Amino acid sequence: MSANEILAFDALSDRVRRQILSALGEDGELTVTEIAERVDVVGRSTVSSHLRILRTSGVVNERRDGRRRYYSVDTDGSIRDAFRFLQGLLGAGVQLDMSASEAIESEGQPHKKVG
Amino acid sequence: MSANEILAFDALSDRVRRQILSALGEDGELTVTEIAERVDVVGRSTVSSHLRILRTSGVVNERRDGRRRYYSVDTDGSIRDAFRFLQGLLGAGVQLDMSASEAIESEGQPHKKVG
DNA sequence: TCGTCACGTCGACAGATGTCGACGGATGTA
DNA sequence: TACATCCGTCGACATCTGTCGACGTGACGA
Repeated sequence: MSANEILAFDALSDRVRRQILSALGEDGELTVTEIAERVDVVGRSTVSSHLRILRTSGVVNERRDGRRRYYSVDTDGSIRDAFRFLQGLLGAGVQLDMSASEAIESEGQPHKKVG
Repeated sequence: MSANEILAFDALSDRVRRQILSALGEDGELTVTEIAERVDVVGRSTVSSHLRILRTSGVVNERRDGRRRYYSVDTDGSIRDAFRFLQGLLGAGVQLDMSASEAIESEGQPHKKVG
């Protein structure tokens, strides 16, 4: 059921947003201006729009410090849902080893063959 | 590099396509008509369109048998790229344990903190 | 051969989406 | 205070996308 409402995939479907996430994955935390410089194929206001989508999708975190806003990947957000979905599709040979974590099995069972 | 051209995310960004993939993940193989019956919120020609996208994105396989076409999830296709991308974003605590497999490290290094 | 089934594709349409420039609100500095 | 910086939002525009019905094609059965 939850396999049909994964906001992260919508967020991940855009190339610019993936570039933003890649940058955040490398540097950990970046301001909007810094992101706009790195992605640079689009303007700052466009980056801001994308960040809103990433925010409301539960993909990134926002931390405010004065007039700056630092963004970072939310590793506990909807990306995990997307990850589990792919995990289910790929079937065996894939392990999610969460340190904290509630049981993984509770939501996405291994996937059965009906054939 | 490759983090910016992952066709699977485009394919996964649609709810109907995720439903199709879920169905294929459960049943293994399905014809177009069978998929259209299970998804049922859209018509058959629409399902066919989605299958084309899933095909050209390297997400599903097609097997022809007479006048029927059986579709199944391509576990060696671009879904793995998407999986690795998310793996990189989530950072530690995630393991891809491929049985065959070229080296995983060759493309997506663990990701460094610069902060 | 003729009819039917299982599909893919095309044309048309409405709605969603990405992009930009302009504007305004906060926050810091002189 | 006055000004600059950082950033979100709005309006406008062009393009992409999902959807359907109609049509054509290849495969099967009578």
